[in-house]
Amino acid sequence: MELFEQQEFVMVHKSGVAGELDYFTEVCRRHNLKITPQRVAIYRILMGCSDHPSADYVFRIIRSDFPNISFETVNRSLLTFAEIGLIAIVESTSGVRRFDPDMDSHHHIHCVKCGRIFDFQHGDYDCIAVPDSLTEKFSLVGKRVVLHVICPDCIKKGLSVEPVSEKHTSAGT
Amino acid sequence: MELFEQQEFVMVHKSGVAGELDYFTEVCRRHNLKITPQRVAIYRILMGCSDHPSADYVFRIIRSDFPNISFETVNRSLLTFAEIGLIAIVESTSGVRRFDPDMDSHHHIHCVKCGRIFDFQHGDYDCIAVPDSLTEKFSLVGKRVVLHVICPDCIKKGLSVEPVSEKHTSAGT
DNA sequence: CTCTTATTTGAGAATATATCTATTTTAGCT
DNA sequence: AGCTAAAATAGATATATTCTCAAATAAGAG
Repeated sequence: MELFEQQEFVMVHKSGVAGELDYFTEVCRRHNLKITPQRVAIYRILMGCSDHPSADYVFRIIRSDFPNISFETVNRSLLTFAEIGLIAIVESTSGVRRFDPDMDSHHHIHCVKCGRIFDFQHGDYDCIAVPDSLTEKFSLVGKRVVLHVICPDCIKKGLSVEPVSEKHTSAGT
Repeated sequence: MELFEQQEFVMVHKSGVAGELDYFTEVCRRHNLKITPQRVAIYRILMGCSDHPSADYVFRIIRSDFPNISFETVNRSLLTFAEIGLIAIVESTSGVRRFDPDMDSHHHIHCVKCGRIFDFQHGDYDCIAVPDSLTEKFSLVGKRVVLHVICPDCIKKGLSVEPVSEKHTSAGT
C-alpha cells in the first residue's frame, strides 16, 4: 500500500457524482485492492458526508443497507482508504479517530470545549510557504491551519460546561 | 474551571526552572485547586517533556517515584491542567490523547505513517491573520499550522511499512 | 463459464483507552 | 489540632481499536 506516489494522481477525475466511483475504482486498482460491495458502500457514505465521520458513525449508517457488515470491515476499510489517499485521517483531540472525505485543501476549526471540528476555506492559508529546512528532511504530504476556538454553542452554554460525550451524536463533525 | 480568562495570564512568570513551580502554584490557586504532591509530580514530569506525552506515558514514568498513584489521578490531573490552561491537548491522528506542555506559540509536523508529532517554530506562522468572519462567530483561543509529512525514519523504512503501534514506545512524541 | 488463489470479510476475543462510582485520605483553612 | 471540601484511590464499567482465524469471494487464468 504505497503512500508516496499517490499525490500526483489525486483529483484526476473526482468531479461529478458519476465520476466519483470511477475514481474510487481506479485508485483501488492501482493499489491492487479488490472492489468489494462493502468497500463501495463505505465509499459512497463517505462521499455523502460533509463532516468528519468516525468509524462507528459509518458503521451505524451502513448497517441499514448492509445488516451483516462488521465493524472490523468498516474500520479496516477506512484505514485502507486513508493509506491509499482516498480520504484523510483528521487530527482531533477527542480520543476518537475521525476521517475526512474532503481531500481538497481546507482548514479546520476545533472547539476546545465540545471537540467539534468545522471546515473552512481560506485562500491565503492554502498557499503558506513551508521552509526549505523542513522540506529537506520531511516528505510533505499536506498542510493546514488549525484554529482553536470556543464555538457559538459552547459560548452560549457558558463557562462551566464540560465537554459532551460524542457517543452516538451523529458524526460529531 | 473557567477557560476564557486564561489567555491574558499565560507566560506571566514561566521562565526559569525555579519559576515554573511558582507559576504552577499561582495558577492552581487562582482556580481554587489544591496543591497536592501528585499534581506537583505530574507537573514536574510535564515540564521535563519536550514532546507530547499521553496519560499512560506520564503514568508509567511517575510510578517509579510514586508507586501507588492511580491512572485515574494522572489522567484527571492532566485534563484539569488543560482546562486551566497550564498545558494543552494536542490534536492527533493516533486515537490516543496527547498533551502539550509547551504553551508558547509553535507548530506541528505530523507523520502520517507513524503518528509521531514534531514541534517547530516559525515566526511567519505565528502571525497569520484570522478572518473577521470567523472571529465574529468563534471565540479564538489559539491557532497553529499543521504539516502532514512522512518523517525521515518512515522514509528510510520504505513504502510498505504499516503504522507502528505506539503502545509503550516512550511518549511517542 | 468455471477453476483457482490470494484477498477480504465477519465473528468473537483481546487489547487499549478513558471514565464513573463509592470510599478513604488529605490540603488548607480556622 | 480539628473541620470540611476537594482530591486520591481501587475497582468496575464504558468506549474504542485491533487481532486471529475460518469462511466467503473478487478477479484473473484457462
